[in-house]
Amino acid sequence: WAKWWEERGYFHAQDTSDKPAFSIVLPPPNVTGSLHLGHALTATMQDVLIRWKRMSGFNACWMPGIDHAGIATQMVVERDLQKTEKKSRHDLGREEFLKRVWAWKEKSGNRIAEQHRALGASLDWERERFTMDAQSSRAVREAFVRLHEEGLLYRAERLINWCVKDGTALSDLEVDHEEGFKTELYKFAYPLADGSGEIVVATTRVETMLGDTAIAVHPDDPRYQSMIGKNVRHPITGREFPIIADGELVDPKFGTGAVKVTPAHSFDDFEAGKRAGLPLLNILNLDGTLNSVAGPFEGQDRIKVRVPLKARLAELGLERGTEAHVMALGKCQRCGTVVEPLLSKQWFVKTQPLAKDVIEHVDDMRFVPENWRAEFLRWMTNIHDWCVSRQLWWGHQIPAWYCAHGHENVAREQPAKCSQCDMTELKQDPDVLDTWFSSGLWPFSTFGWPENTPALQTFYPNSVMETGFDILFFWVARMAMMGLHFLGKVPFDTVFLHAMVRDEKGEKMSKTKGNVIDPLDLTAKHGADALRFTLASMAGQGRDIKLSVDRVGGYRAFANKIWNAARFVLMNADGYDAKAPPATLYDRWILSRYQRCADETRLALEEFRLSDAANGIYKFIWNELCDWAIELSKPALYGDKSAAERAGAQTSLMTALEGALRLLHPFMPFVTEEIWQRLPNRTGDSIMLAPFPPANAELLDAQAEREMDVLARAIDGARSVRGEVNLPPNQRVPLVLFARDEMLFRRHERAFQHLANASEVTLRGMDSARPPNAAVHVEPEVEVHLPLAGLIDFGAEKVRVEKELQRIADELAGLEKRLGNEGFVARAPKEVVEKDRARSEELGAKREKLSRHLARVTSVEAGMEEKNPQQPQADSSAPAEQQHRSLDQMGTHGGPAQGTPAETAPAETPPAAAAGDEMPSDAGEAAPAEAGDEGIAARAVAKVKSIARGLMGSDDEAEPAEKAPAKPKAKKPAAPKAKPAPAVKAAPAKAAPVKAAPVKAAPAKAAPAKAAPAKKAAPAKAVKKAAPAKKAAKPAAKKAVKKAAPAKKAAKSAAKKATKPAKKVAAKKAAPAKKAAAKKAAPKGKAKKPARKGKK
RNA sequence: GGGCGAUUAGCUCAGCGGUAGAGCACUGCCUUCACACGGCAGGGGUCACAGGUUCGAAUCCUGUAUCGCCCACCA
Repeated sequence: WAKWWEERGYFHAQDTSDKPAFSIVLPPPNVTGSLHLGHALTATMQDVLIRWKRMSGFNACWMPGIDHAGIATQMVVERDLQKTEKKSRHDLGREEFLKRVWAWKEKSGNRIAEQHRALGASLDWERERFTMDAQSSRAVREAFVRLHEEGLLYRAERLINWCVKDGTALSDLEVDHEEGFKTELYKFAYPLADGSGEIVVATTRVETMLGDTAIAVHPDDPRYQSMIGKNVRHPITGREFPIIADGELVDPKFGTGAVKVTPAHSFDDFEAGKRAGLPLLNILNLDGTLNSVAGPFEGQDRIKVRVPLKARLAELGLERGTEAHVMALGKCQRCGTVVEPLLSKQWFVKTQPLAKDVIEHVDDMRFVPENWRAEFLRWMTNIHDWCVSRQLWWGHQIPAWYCAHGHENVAREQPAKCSQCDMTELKQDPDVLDTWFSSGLWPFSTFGWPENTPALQTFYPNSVMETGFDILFFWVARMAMMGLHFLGKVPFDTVFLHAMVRDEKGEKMSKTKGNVIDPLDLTAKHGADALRFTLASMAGQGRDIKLSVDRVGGYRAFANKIWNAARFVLMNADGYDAKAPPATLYDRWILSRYQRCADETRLALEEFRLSDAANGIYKFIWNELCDWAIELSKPALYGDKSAAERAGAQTSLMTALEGALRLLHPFMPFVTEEIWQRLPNRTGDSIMLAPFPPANAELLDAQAEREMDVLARAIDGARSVRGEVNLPPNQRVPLVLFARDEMLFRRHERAFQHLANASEVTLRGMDSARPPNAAVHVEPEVEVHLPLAGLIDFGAEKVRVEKELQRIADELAGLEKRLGNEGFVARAPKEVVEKDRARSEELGAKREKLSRHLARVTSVEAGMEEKNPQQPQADSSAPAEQQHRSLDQMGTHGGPAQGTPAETAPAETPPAAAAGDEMPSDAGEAAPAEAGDEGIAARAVAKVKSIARGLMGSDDEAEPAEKAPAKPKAKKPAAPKAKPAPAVKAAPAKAAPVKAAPVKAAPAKAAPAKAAPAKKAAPAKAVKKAAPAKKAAKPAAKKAVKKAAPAKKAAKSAAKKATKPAKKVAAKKAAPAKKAAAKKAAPKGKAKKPARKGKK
């Protein structure tokens, strides 16, 4: 699809357009680099924004490019040269070496572009640029010359950071300070020149004493008052220099209170030297060895020399001890070499005036997250001049030419003669510019600057600058200064900074640590969509993203889920009529929920909450569309209902699906396109050109959401009861509903049959008598009874109800405490108090009902006790049951039918289809034969279970009869396996049969049994669906209710609480001792408590 | 030395004044004709610690601890 999109020009933005412009420039990756997860994150975030905006009707331009990455690239090529040819760049010479680098660039420059394509990045490739192409070079020279003309760029001899290994100057930002470096503070004495004594200094860098030109003490330090103004004699070189007073440099409490001053090798000392007019004495060669100033130590390495130098001082009797010391050590960001402050002639940008302007315009930019603004300002405020020259070969050579007299000629092109002396022999400055200089111009140089092109007018300022916070200063700050200076406007409306991707341990990924994850490995394994979705959903506002591969797998499952949902909708689209109106509550509900999802997604994207957007879509598709809407629509789709309902279901599902795909497209471009192309209700050629779902109040239906909420709670309740009372999902049971609004539930009987596997649904008014032997779930609007003496595990039901009562009691206790608090009633907002009151009443009523129920259950259970012993006898019925069970399976799920979505899709389904066979190949494996080596315990469990099933399953027999003929042979071999089968499931792979056993053996569970009521034999196709839905759907549905005011999650959580009352809380309070105890005591312990409270 | 973040279920994280959520993992059940990359039901948390503000705090304030990052010339 990526190729198809690109070929059709869908990624291309127009230089001029009626549409509003939206632009992002991709932070140009290094030529040498290959894609890492940081790039993948960047690409994902930006592509989401770009695709969203493009779908929203913007002329969206995403500008690709590559950075020449000066020093980084040069080092890579040099290393390669050394390895393959055993040559240094100097062996080749500048010209030849640069040829090699260009060749390298050609070779590797496309790699990242291809990787971006693989991720689905919709970059406007026609515009792709390189920071050293002709146009960029022109922009660089223009900027350089203009700044120079304005006095904002100058050449001067200053103290700079020097890397002795790389042989180049570095900017402050390129020096990393290694914290906590352990070293020693070495003390030695300088004899006074007049022989009247000595002064002891302390230093961490003895070697610099060779360049000392003064000793400084604090002006108020009584210890040294008499010495100020005297001279000392250098013990090695014999030079004499003064003891000076400097209150700024010297902290009398540190060391000896006397500081040796080396103005040429320390930034502090340099300043002090300036204040006192001290001479600068450079002791270093560029390679870090000592020069002739060092006298006898000339030629030695600056660090290694410490040993002989100290020996010499000791010899002279000047050593005065050492103490341990911890300091921060500056190291070259590239190679880790200790950086030397060195006196050198370099080019500098005078940044204060530029920064000042930016500070004044800082409010023109939105920062996301906002807290980066402060950091940005802090840096801008304390900015130092920027050393921009580098002693490298790879980069923009500085546009300055010198004549033999050393006159500077800064010009856009090489001048014919020196402007000061008319000499024609001019040599260009050999140095190149810091790579960030050209990057700083990127937001406008890419659109044609210095030309005032239409593209520049359209796309400058860029809409969003999205990048990692690690280059806030390196890049964002420089762009801000340059952009504002040259174009009069800050270069972007929004600065959107994302976190750093780390490994699952939170460590930075690095090649040396070997924890680098190649994003393309992940896409190969889980797909680009899954990776993108993971990155987008994890990109919160924190500083780290700890990527867990499992999560990528999870989102791959999501993609699969969507695929299957789409397959289902398409399979049932025969006679689809786009104009068919919604026919049922379910139709109106899912359309309304879809619209809410769309609205929330748009809002989240506007606010750069990409993770919220992603998660919201995820929940909608999985927990609402799939778990509820599709399931609820099945009866209609299968033709069990009216034609209008079938048509309505088709349309609403199709509409919600199609819309959801569009919402999801920016995050998962590939699956969404693949599916969308098959939809009958799409409009246009590609989903990426389809409109992003806009607001549409017509679809919102608060009433439907409210009704669904009631319904869903009842169904959930029924299922929950079933589960806790140990009814297998495939066991159909009758249901009796005592409803406040009988009509509402009567309309949805099928939903209960289908989703709660009810055999029949009986409706009664709230006032009717309750059946005697039932399991019950209580809601304010409805009571759900499962009247199943003989089928239900009443022991479990009792435990369940007690647990529920306990929960209610706990919550009620909290509420009562609050409501009994005068302060609360008086001072809390009225709504809160009211809500609590209502909740309290509701819970009270519920408790009432459940208590009564509990009493009934308890009596039933007492009457049933003697039935337990009978189960083992039923042994013989197990095999039989298993047998027709497996026959049944075959009929219904014959082979790997899931295999071919393409086949099953409706005829109109467009071409492309090839992808269809991907999914099945995956799914086909299904359950590997788990072999028969499970433990005795597990087998025993299996037995007990099949006995239980056999006892319950009498009515099941009717069905298989009808289905058996389906595909008898295929699975025949499975029959003999029948017995072990269930056990296998129970204790698979886990290798923990031992554990499984005791749990299983628990007598209570095996207790049920007994033939079921005979009625249901219903030959027809019988709804035996266990039912879908996840708990998560609850909040969703519930949210709807409160949603009247599209307020916030508060509603959601509140709603949730409503059904899922604070569990543990009370248990905790009741028995502050240890919950472990409570846990172990399990049923017993808990069973008692509620009883007590209930009485109270 | 300054500053900024983080600390919530086994793991990765969301929640940021009304008394805990998700995904994964885990347990049980279910091969039900979209999906076992699935369904249903469950278990699991003194929200790092200590104070404070408040009727009420995971949520605000102040400290402490641990981890991480940024800036900085303490010789």
